[in-house]
Amino acid sequence: MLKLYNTLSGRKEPFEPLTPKLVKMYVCGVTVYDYCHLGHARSALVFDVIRRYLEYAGYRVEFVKNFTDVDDKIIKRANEQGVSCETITTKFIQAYHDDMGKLGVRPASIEPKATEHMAEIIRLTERLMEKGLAYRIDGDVYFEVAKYPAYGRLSKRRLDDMQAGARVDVDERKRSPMDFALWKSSKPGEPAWDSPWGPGRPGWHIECSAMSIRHLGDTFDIHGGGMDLIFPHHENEIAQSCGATGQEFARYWIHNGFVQINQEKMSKSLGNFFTIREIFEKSEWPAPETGEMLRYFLLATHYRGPLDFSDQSLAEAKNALNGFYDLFARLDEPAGSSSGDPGLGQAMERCQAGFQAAMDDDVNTPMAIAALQGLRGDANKLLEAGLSLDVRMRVRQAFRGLGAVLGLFQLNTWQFSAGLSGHGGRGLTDEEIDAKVRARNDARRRKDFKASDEIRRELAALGIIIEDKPDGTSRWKR
RNA sequence: GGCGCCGUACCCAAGUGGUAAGGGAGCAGUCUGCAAAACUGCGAUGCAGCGGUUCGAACCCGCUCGGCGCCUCCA
Repeated sequence: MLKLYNTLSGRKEPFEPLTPKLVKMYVCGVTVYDYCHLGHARSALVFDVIRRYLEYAGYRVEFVKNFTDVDDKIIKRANEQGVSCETITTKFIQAYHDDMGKLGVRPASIEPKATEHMAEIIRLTERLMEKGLAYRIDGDVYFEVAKYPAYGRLSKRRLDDMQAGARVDVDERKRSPMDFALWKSSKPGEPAWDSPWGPGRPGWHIECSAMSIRHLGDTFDIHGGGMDLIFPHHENEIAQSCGATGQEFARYWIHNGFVQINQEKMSKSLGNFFTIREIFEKSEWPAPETGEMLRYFLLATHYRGPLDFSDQSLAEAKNALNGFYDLFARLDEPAGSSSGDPGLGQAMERCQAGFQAAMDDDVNTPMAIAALQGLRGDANKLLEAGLSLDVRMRVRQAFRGLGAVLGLFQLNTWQFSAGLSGHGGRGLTDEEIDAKVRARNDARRRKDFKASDEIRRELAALGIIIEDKPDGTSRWKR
């Protein structure tokens, strides 16, 4: 039974979707005016894994993740560069897909854009006006927070408390400083859509309400995003949506913790961020491995906790993955004794049970990884005793199957260099290395250890590690 | 001022009432011509500190210390 921590209640709750075997899930995506950083990656990855696990558990998942493609920052960026907003948003939506693709984050079922839902946004705003929950000032429309008594339920804030410390909002026309824009009139030169209140564009929060209701219905199961969205974004979404429909909005609210640098939140304003592509560019490893290292690193901490990023954290992820891929390499080797199944079946069941228990407990990926580490140890032990090809393939398949939920262990052995640096054996083809290794083994057969050690040294200097097998042949890795 | 999060071994990190998972690094050993990998063993009498509740607390309550987040765009 899957349990999820619901921000709304502040505790873990058994997860039961509205419709059996179907989960409707909406996650706030990004505003597309710049490249994504690691914080965006974490959020995307967390919900990617939740989605994968729900599917693993037998649910069909309707997963909606939006792009905010109309926004002040986009307009600013477009003006700076003297191009249209669409030029900016198209570019960064593409970049988003490229970056997330490298991380193995699957595209959502539906990825709606705000600009393509103006009719829904306007209609929703009209409904709020009709119900007296919103008011108009010239060409702007505001949601009146005081008219929605449950305001603050998600973020556990009271209006009074907030007003005390809220920075002064310059717009004195608003009835309350906490009232927020549903529709903003546009200045000349800004993107604008016709509306009953004149040409303008939507406020930030309304788009998510409009798009989630449009694609998932008034009430749906999961709504997610980063912790920083709890207030005001999600609080406002709830007010708007429930206010307009009179129905419950999202039932489970899930929020991921921040990526930090030296204990501080990674953010644009602090300038302490790493973009995803920057990490890939700087990595000494090929993209598929770097992607898996990042995934491992990001999933080795529970999704709600803070996560400190450093060079060392990636190196540790790499080391941990080496252990798995070293095992996979040995599982893939054609030779081997053919003793049957001396307990691996049980080990695999134990791993799967542990994995599921961990994931069921609020998507505890670190614990799930520990279960996989357990199977790695068991498999290594039994491999020493000798396993049949068939059993070895089943073990590899088990890792592939459970790993797929986390997006790990999908690479083939030859795609993952389990060496110590990313540039092992640079300049040498596999065939050239094979030839040298063969020459070394010839020397070993002649007991010419001076010559064989010389070759080992030569290759080691290039970052190539040779491992001798009991049968006199050797495997090597870059 | 309000709301909230984090503080577990050298490093990363689970555990939220029943007596400290897992990984990495390190050390020792087995195996090996030598290595590597693998395996085995070692490693917090204690979970920021101090009180309290309890038969029993890293986990609950209170206070203190240290770090951070949100209340303004933010994953």
